[in-house]
Amino acid sequence: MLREERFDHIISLLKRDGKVAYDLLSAELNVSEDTIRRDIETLHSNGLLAKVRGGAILPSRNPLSFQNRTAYLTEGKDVIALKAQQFIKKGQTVFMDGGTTICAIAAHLPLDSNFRVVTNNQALIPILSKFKEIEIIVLGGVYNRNTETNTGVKTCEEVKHYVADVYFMGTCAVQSKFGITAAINEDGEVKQAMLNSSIKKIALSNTEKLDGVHSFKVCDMQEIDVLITDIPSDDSRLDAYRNLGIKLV
Amino acid sequence: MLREERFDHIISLLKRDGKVAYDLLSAELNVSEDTIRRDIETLHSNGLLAKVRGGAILPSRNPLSFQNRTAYLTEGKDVIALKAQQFIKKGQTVFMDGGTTICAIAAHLPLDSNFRVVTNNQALIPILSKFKEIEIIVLGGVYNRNTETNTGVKTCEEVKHYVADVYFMGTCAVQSKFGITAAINEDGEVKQAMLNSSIKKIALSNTEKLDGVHSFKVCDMQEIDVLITDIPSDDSRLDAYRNLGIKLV
DNA sequence: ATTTGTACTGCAAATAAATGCAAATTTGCA
DNA sequence: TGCAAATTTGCATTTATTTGCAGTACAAAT
Repeated sequence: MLREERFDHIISLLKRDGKVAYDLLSAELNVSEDTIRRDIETLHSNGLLAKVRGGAILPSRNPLSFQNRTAYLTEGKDVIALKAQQFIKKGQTVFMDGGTTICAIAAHLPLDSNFRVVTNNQALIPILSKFKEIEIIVLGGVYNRNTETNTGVKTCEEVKHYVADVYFMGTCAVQSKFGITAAINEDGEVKQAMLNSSIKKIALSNTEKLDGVHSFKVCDMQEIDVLITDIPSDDSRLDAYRNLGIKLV
Repeated sequence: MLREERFDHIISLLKRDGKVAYDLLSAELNVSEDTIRRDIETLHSNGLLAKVRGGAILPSRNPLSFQNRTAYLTEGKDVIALKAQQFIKKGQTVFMDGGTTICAIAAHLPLDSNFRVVTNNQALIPILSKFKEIEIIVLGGVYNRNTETNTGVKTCEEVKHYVADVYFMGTCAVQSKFGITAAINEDGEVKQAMLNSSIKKIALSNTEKLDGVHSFKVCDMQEIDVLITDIPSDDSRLDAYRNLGIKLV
């Protein structure tokens, strides 16, 4: 039985009865009480239940607000988010910039993700807060209401204080010849700073953005190590990028 | 059996049961577990499933709830918030640090407020966002889930880049003899940095915090220009502060 | 105060994942 | 078809994680 199955079982029992107990769960699932204890600890540290002596109960107020989720959990972004996970290893430092695709990655992370995020994306903070093992470092700067990011000279300066193992770059437009381009130059400048301070550079693009162009050039395609899209990696639409030696996922 | 056939098999099994396990698949398809592992790795990197220890599950099974942030509008804080407004003039630069009292100030501002806020308070951003004329500058740093503030050396460094006309300091404990003290020293350090870079220093305290003491000393009372509380300014409980020459509101 | 059930710690065994390598298989091309 | 190159597969080894257990500390109930 997978650990996740036990999670499901615990949660659904909790929803049915309002409470669960270590001893009963242990007998029911044929694992030791310690294991149940650790499961409940994990679920608790992700805010899915409230731990009490002898078991767990439903959290006092559980506002499973789905309105919030829907904004960035659309088809293609789901796929990109799942594909992205494999590039994050425990203990690493990860740059994440702005955009809803980046938020989708965060929303789909495994419950026990353990790494450090350095970001200028304000919308990411409440999402990441749920993952208790993730260290969140915020890059300050001038806040932009539309993009929900902090940008400007200060932000770019801040970026230089870090070296990231991985950089997940949300993109506005990706094109094999003109490279990656942005609509807002403040955002583009942060992207350039992050490129300069990261080891593995991963660009994220859904099909609509693919082969698009904006006016502010961020970088050439060759600077990118991996391109994650919402279509199968062997799709012919990606041939131009494959020929540039970019790993496609 | 072709690799694609195995893929099909895995996916349909996943759709039927919501999960698949390496060992079962291996036995069922007569290939080694390593092969199944690699198949699932491939499917994962195409975003078709979510990998977990021992197998894989459907991507949708990641239940995440989102926190609400509306616990900052209580009694005394309303009063303090309204009293605070008079100190902000159009075009000024204002430091605002952490705490729910600060959030209350923001929530009560007139809609046409026009000034610049420099803050390390993440909870403040969504509140301030609705005031279109307010420029928001975020101070980055290490994000603290409990206080919803960014703190640390980087934050303090950032503060030095600004000079504020007014600093609204949220307090944990205020006492005429021991001055202002904080429970968390990271927060205290940011407060000290802000004190050093601001012209008018305004401390905010509700009656519960008044005359309290914590272990990290932020500053003496004499450093404060104005003390805003939720009780009338001529209340005898404030005599000790009045005698120190602090303006009471 | 004593008893009973619960929680935490460290540890060792079991289990799973990642890695490297060689054999087997498929593919591309003349 | 024949052959080399590339890919896939299974296996052995190493590394990491999970699990159950024993001991102990702790808290509540009698």
